[in-house]
Amino acid sequence: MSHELSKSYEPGAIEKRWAEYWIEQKLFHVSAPTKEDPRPVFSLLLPPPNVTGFLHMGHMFEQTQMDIMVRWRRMRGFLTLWLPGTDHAGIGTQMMVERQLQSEGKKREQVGREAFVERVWEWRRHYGGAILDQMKRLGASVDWDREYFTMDENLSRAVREVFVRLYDEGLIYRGRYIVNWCPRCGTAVSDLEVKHEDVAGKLYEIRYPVVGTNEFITVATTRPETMLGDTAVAVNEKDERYRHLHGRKVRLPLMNREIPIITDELANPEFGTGAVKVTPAHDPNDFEAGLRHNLPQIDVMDEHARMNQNAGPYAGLDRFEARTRVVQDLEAQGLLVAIKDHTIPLGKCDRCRTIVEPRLSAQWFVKVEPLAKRAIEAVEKGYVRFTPENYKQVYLNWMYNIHDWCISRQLWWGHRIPAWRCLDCNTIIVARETPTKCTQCPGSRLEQDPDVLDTWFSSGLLPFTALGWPDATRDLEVFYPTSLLITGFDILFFWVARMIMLGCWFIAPPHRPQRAGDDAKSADDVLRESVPFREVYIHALVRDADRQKMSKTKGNVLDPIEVIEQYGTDATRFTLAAMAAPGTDIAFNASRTAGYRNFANKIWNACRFMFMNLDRVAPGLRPDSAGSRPEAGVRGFEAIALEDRWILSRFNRVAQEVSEALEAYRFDDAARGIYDFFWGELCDWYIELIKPRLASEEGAEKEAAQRACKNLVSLFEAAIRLLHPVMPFITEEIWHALYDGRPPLKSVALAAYPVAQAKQLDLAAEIEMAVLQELIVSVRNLRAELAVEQKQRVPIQIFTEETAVRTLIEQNRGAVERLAGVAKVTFAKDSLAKLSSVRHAARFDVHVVYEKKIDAAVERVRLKKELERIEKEIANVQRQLGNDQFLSKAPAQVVEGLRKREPELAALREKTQSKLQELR
RNA sequence: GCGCGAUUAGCUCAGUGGUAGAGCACUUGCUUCACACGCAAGGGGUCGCUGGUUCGAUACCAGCAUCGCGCACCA
Repeated sequence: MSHELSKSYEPGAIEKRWAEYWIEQKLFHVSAPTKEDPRPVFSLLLPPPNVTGFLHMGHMFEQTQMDIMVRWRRMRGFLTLWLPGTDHAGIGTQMMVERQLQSEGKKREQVGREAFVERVWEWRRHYGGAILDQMKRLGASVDWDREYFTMDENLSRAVREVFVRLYDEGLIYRGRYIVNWCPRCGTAVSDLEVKHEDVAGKLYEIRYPVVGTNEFITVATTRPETMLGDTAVAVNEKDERYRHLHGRKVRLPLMNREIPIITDELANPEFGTGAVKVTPAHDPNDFEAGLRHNLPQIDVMDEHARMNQNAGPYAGLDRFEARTRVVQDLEAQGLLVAIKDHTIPLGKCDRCRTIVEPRLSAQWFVKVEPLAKRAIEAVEKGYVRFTPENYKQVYLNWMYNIHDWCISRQLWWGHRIPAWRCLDCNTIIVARETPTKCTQCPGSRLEQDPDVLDTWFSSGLLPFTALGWPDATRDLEVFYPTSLLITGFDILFFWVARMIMLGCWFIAPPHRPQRAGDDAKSADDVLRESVPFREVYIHALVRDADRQKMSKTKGNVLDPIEVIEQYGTDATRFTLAAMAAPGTDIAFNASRTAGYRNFANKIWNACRFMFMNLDRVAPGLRPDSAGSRPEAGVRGFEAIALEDRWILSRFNRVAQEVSEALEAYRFDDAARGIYDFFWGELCDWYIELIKPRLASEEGAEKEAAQRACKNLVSLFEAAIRLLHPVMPFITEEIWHALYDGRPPLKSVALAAYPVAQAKQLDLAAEIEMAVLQELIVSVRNLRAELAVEQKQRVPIQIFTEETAVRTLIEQNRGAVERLAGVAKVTFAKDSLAKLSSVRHAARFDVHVVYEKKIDAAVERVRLKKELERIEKEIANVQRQLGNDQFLSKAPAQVVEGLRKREPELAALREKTQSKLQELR
């Protein structure tokens, strides 16, 4: 790039070029360093996007925040690894491919398992690639050479390893239990994948005849169709109403089956009739009760939630049809007592919204309690820290109440469970590699379990498997535990919690003897080093401009690529960063992005201005960069004039603030700080102030112009580095241009991040500059009030009691005249209070000498309003100063402030009143 | 049912125990030789309601209201 810049910033071409450059140059690739490498390490894992489709604004938000952190740390000199990858997303991806098949009029059963899985791989090649292309567009500075996919062979091997170890430790078991079953997906799902919704339902009261009496016992149920599988009726032992029925049986209506009346805690005398039907095969509580009382388990539905042959005459009906028919038939037989309105929490499949059916089936489970114990300890001891902090409690509450985790899925896409059944003796063999013969009998006819593992089982391992586990790799040694995890709260339990459980378990198994040399390590040390990440930053959700959650069904999904195409990646990133106050959801509003596109353009034009001058007065000038890695601060800057001292000080102060903001994940503060500095100080004031110096063409003045140019370049270069993590593209472009295409490093991303240097802070300059700014703004203000024409220069009078202020103004007379449209500055000996068109500042009064040409009526209204405001404040101040309690208890500086303020206000009131008088 | 969060300018959001802030939108004036994606000036808010703590509350506490979100096997 040369110094020839287009008149306005056009992000499209530039961004594409740099995105490709970064990848070609492998700028963000790191390999595990030698033991002598002194650099601190910063590592983090990209939460792998699902390969189910394209990235949405939420992904972009997440990646923007990660990229800011990563680029910042890298520039701060950390050995920085950001590990990218994608997730196979078992159930989701399978669903997409099934849908695709359906459009061809096919079902996966027709295609067959092997061919189906091949189809999914095809899908993955297509969409996985699309996602990675999008990430490149966002400028994510990941290490592309380490990209992983959760179904890669090495990761699959690690999954088998974990499964076998947990099984051997007795922490994985198989059994027939009630699980959440999605009849549409045809698989079990975990508790977390069921979303409960309160819906208006019915409570049916049904009479069951008691055998050998004329009595009935009335039970209540929300799901009458399950009565076909009833194997008992339960009453509470203490419930007097049913004491006489203990030991009796009832005849189950419709099925004509005798079932016992049992006493069990399951029946709550307070609820309904106090008697409850027991259906062990269709309800988790009933299942438990069934075990307590040794009841048969009669499953009346198939995997599609249609009634099966156990449902007698109802066989073949869908569960909801069956409900209607059962109710009709009961009513016909006079056994239906009542139908009452009842709100029921209905469980729906998180993936497809189908109503989940509790189903009895054989599944694999992880016994999580021992894992949870360590995962709790790690967080309670602060080895994993949450930001915002309240998520710590959310995490702990969940962990304290955790249930066993159903990990088997009746899907075809995913990691196949490494368990085989001997067809001869039914022995279950769990092994790392496919066994060839049975371990218990001579047989060799083995059949692998058809199920696959929950996707989160494998993603829960990623912090260590993506670094090469189970092999003892150098990567693991260096990069584990990772430094940080940035993710959304929606997967706090699914993923974050499980990574902590599995990391703490496998990286430092408490049950295994420590290796030699570990003796010095306490259990706490081991735990501290076993966590998958030391910090978790939970980001907010991106919503649309109306605060609606974005969803495909609502059609309000914002495609980040579209926004990027309209405003540029940098502007989009800046928007997300500026809105990323922790804990608050983002209502994404493109008008903000337009504003930040303008910001990019502003920087661009400031840069153009700089080059214009540079090429004229100091061609060949480059930023000072002695070493290969520029110093962290502003380099080669000469504090010649007040504005130089001022801007240098401001830069350092802002650099300090930005670093502090980033430390605290205050992306919003960091972005705002840079924005205000660049636009509000560098462009609005500094550049304006040095224009006269730059303009000089001849002789000694030309040298002054060159020095001013050098300062501007130095400062600009540092400011570009300060901005780079948030706006990587425009900064890369400008940075290369600053060095005329021959920068000392391949990228500004490898340069040093500005660090505030105490010796460059200059409080006196900041204060002096503030006085000048106040003077200039006051005059502009008065000019506007007096309706002075833009081009007309006006004389001003200044009164000040401080000689320092007078000197300051005299020394900067030219700046005042130019920036405030002043013809001549004179100093008054006496107060200007009695004149009109005067501004009072703390350290001076300024009067614009000009005959008003203003609308008296409008001015009167304005002044009256101002007077009201002043009087209100006076009343307030006097009330406080007249209060002894206030005087004795308030801090001295507050009291002092008000005491100073009182005469100021009085003068102001007098001033305003006399102005009003004049206008009469 | 339990818990969490939100409520501040027209909109989207920051913020603080001591005179209310930003971006966008709005009004007015400017083809000022980097930028109209700009420059300059300005209008606009009893900081959800009610109590309490305090010399002083938008901020801290309690209650209420509205909205949103988690967690929860009561048939």
